[in-house]
Amino acid sequence: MPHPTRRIAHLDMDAFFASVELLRYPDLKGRPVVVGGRSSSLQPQTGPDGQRQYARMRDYAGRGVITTATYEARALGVHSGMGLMKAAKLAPDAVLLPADFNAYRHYSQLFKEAVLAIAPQMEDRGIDEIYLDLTEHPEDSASLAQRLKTAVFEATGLTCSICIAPNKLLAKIGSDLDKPDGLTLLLQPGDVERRIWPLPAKKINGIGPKAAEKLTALNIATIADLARADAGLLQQHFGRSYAAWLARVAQGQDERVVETSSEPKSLSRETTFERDLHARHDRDTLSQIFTGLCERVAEDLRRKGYVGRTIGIKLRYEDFRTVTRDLSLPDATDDAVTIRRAAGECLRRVPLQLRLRLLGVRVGSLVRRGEADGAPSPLPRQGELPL
DNA sequence: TCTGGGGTCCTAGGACCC
DNA sequence: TCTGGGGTCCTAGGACCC
Repeated sequence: MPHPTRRIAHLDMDAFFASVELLRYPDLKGRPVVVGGRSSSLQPQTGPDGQRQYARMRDYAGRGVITTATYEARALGVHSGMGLMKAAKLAPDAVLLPADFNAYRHYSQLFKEAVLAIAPQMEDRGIDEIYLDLTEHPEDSASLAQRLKTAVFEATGLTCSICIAPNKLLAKIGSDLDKPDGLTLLLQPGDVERRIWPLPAKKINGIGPKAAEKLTALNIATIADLARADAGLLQQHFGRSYAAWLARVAQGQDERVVETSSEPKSLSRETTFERDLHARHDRDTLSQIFTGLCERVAEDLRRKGYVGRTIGIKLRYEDFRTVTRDLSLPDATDDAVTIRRAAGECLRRVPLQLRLRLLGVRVGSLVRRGEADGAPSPLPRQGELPL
């Protein structure tokens, strides 16, 4: 029986990657900074006078996107996911730093450890955010939230935003309400109507660009509009199950539990080429990249201790259309050569007239190595001796 | 010179089995 | 020969999230 009223927190690090960079380069504090791109030429250089020289957005050439931007950069109209070339037109003088995932993983671990020491019921939602179930915690919500924020800051030097609410849906929306360095409680009667309903529907986790556009076309802009919307109309445009879900979330209802552990379902590696490649003309280059992706995904599997039996590829053509093919093998594997062979089979089933901009390799249907379910060793029958 | 890389979940049709 | 379900697996694509 689930607890009648739970206390669920969502904690989200503020502009996480950019904030980690500011710890390293404090002279950038207060300036527009963008993290993105992969070229190591973006690495800051120290000049003869000992002054650090940073790459500027205007100097960038390539196909990267923004991973994170500081609030000062966001004020110039750039946001994560935006192509760097486009962003450079809006903020040519903003500083551009390459992403350093090892550093972000390190700080991610630090903040999660600090939180775990206070609230052990934690769900990992990626590198910079978590959910917590605080229902059984004795402390009152306001001081607990403050204590979590302080612990995160003391462990990392970084600020976060946190919201405590009756469920994950509301906690997630709420942690964004007072960002950065926010502390939001949505626990009083009337909080949903007062603070959630006025927000645009796309603030709901699960309403993405496509659904938001369809809602707009139906004259549904806010969550309040959604809550008032005719059930039949929603069903007609979104199907039974999604329409029912929309109606529930608009009322602020969500019963999902905080999942404190999970197993990966698939591992993949993909890469966007610096220039589009043609299957025939650039055959050798492509083949080398393809094999490299298989080797990296095999390494990942071994390092993490998984094997998988569904091998898949992903291609993106020059016109940005994406296709996938996959092939299930009789036995799970973590062997690069086996993966390469199966992925090669997949590649033969795909048209290769257009040039390619991306190639990816995926291994799915994962099981822990050693618990591979295929070919269980037969148990000796009664009275029969194992040989 | 638009548009990364790593994931999850859902839907839907066809094969195949009972 | 036609009519019929249910269940599971495989494959492809797409929406969405961080």
